[in-house]
Amino acid sequence: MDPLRIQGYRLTRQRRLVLETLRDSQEHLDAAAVFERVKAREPRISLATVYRSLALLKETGLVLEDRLGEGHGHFEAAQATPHYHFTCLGCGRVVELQAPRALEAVRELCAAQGLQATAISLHIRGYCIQCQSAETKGEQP
Amino acid sequence: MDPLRIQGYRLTRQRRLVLETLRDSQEHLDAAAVFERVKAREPRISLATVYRSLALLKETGLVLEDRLGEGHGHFEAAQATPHYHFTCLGCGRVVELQAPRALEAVRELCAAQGLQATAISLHIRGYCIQCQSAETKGEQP
DNA sequence: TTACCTGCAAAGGGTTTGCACTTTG
DNA sequence: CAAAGTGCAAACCCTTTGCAGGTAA
Repeated sequence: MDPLRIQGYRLTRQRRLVLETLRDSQEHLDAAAVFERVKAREPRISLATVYRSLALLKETGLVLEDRLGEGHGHFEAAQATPHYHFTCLGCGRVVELQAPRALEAVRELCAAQGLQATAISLHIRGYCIQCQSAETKGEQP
Repeated sequence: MDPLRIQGYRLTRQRRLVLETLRDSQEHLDAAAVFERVKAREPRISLATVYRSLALLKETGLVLEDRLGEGHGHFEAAQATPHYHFTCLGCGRVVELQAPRALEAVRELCAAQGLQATAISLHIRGYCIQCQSAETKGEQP
């Protein structure tokens, strides 16, 4: 079985489950979360296989890794339009943003310097609306 | 001694050496590299102190941490104008870029969504001029 | 003296790897 | 059969932490 291949690699059940898990999720999952969810459908899978699958899927471009929390990696299925992330330092929420104008500016900048950009990552930290007001209220002495 | 203070913290010899090391270096050093260099001037310093100093200096805003190599952290002394990084996937070189137009676009975007941005990080990966030609040559069959 | 800071060594968390076994072409 | 993929456990790397000893206000 496994007629499907991705760039020469076999699309095994484990790899497919990892990819589907990321596609089905709207969040940015870390490896442990992917493991947990895949394990519900494939109890014998190991965390090592999840990591190996993620690495492979990243290599093929089907999956992207971001370093949101500055700590460990988070993964998401690649989408047609690239998007970027805003992390709220107050509540931890991650907002996805499209930034076509910024992207365009970056592309021009690279072109002007002769740099060939293959991946652009933009990460913004700050406070979302709710946390801005919460912060104001909370920090009054 | 140590009359200088940074935001209530003592500016100890160790902390000063860590900061100076980053200011003197044009590269983006990781903790181990900082440790190595500081150790040349202060052999008794420990890696733990380097990490603690870096955390403290980050907190004061004197030092910035970037996640360039996707793996461990790299540090640099904060400068007046923010800049961003292009990492060449061929040779590993890191090019610093200023991107005022992109920055402006990001700021507008956040403002439009009511997000208060406190830190913006932009990281571009790709190939520098040299590696573009090298790649072309190298990959001819 | 008290509060802050350091060194050391150990622990921690996320990720990778060696190896034997299984699956696939 | 050879090659690719997996599970398990151990190893690994970077980073943080507990604690006892030091340093400074």
